[in-house]
Amino acid sequence: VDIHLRFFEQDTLAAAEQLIGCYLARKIDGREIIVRITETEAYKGSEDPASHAYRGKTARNTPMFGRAGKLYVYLSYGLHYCMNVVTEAENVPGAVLLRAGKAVQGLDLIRERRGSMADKQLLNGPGKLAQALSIALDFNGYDLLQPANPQLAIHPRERAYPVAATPRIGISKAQEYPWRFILRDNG
DNA sequence: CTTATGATGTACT
DNA sequence: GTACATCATAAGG
Repeated sequence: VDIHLRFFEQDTLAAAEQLIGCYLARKIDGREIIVRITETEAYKGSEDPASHAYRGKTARNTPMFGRAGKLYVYLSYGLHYCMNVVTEAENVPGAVLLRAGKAVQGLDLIRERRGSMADKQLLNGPGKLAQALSIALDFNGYDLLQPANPQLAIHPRERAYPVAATPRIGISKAQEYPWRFILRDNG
């Protein structure tokens, strides 16, 4: 694991921006999917009305208060899973929603779950990304930093990428915060 | 291209 | 009951 705690333990906005261009590596039955992260959103705590942690700790959002570098996975609209990486110091809620990616390796494995649709539609949404990587509630609380031979890991980007900050998607509160980060053009 | 809507589980008022 | 960090389809322009 070549990404370390202090990367995740920093400010959520900085982590969300710096995750753009990083790699998401998923091993399933000895086969590997690698995806470049192209879109993220930052969610904080009491200062962020759109965050699940806005009103304090609950059974669902507990991972957001935990140690950075773990996953927060939840069921969205009763149908889709969304995966977040926990940020900030322990007991300070924060997480980065991984919203979209671009296939780098294992396109065939992705299509096993996503079907044979246009490339552009395979990974362009948080529910799609989770489905493509076979991430569900069993990954809630998963520690990206611990395992020696992880089922899921994040690897650093080789360089900084041009990133645009825009308003977040699909929320009705705090829509004006430019806390969504997108990889500009083609990396 | 755009907007509309049904599917569906959980958290919250 | 209502809202919700969504997606795949269908219908309209």
